[in-house]
Amino acid sequence: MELLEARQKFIEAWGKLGSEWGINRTMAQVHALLLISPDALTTEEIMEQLSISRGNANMTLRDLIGWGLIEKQHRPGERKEYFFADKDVWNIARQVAKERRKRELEPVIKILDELSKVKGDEKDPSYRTFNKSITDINKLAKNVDKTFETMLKADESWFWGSILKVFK
Amino acid sequence: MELLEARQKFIEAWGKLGSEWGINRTMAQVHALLLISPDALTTEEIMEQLSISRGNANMTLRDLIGWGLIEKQHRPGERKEYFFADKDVWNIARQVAKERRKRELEPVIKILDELSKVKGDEKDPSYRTFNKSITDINKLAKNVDKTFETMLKADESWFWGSILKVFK
DNA sequence: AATTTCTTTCACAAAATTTTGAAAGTTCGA
DNA sequence: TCGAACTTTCAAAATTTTGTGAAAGAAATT
Repeated sequence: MELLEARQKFIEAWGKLGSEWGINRTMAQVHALLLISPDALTTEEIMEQLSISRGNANMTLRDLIGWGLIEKQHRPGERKEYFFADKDVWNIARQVAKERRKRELEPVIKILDELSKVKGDEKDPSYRTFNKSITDINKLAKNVDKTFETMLKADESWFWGSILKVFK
Repeated sequence: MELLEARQKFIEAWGKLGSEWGINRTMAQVHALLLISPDALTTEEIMEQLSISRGNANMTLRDLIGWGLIEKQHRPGERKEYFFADKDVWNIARQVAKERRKRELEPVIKILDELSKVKGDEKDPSYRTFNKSITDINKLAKNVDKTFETMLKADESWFWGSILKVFK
């Protein structure tokens, strides 16, 4: 396989994976492109390589910055903005975990906490089932949350070292 | 908060969470409804409680069976089918992990393995960056895959016991 | 202050996904 | 074999999500 074909395949695969996990396909593709680009790229270059519009490129780049996955770079004597992706996959994983935790897991935990407090008739099967499911899900969610938190604090070698020891 | 309101809130929250993680909103809602229902429900009852069409209910229920999250039940003397959800959240988590691993993670790992094999000029920064990113992502993906695998084999208390020991 | 260069915005268009509902299919009992 | 009860299918409609492009905005240069 040629490098150019391989790059294209990676961009497609990354985009597909992203969309399956609730991340906009284009955003994942722009991220993929920057991941395999040695140098920072301009909006123009990204638009051209992925055949997307200026508006789309701009918004997507801004979102990626919001996710902490890429950064703007400036070059002395140039007005254009360049975009560059952190290439450390451990950082990427942590950053995604951090954002999704904040945006999606935490709001759900907040609701589950509220729902856990709902009182009802212990003799009512409807209440008992509701309460048991909510309580159990809440516990699991909090364990996941805790795991994320630890992952965010941990450094890579420590994290995988510990995990792999458990799973040996 | 009243039980009925709380049930409604849970169904909405579960649906929203699902859609944020790439799972059809209605599917998550049907699952939520069955999770808090003490008894198995008919298609009719599900249609009514969630205000969805027969076609939608039927397809969604079939999908949920495909995910291994609910099962059909039959009652002696009745033609109707009843649907019942496993209430064990650990089983649910494992089942979802199992399916997503098979459907999404494995295909990506297959592609990454191929892409890892692509040869190129070690002096070409474009090749070097591509190769490093692919290799690193592949390693992470395989670690995640391994973690899933262990999770699928493990029983709950062992799993969390081990994790929490690591994270103490 | 006018021009050039680049970035951002946003109403609208296009595409992708989800839902509907009616017809076709199936199963079983009379 | 007929028909009632129930399930499945799928083309079309509705909805949601994503993308476009032209215009407006901003910043540096002349």
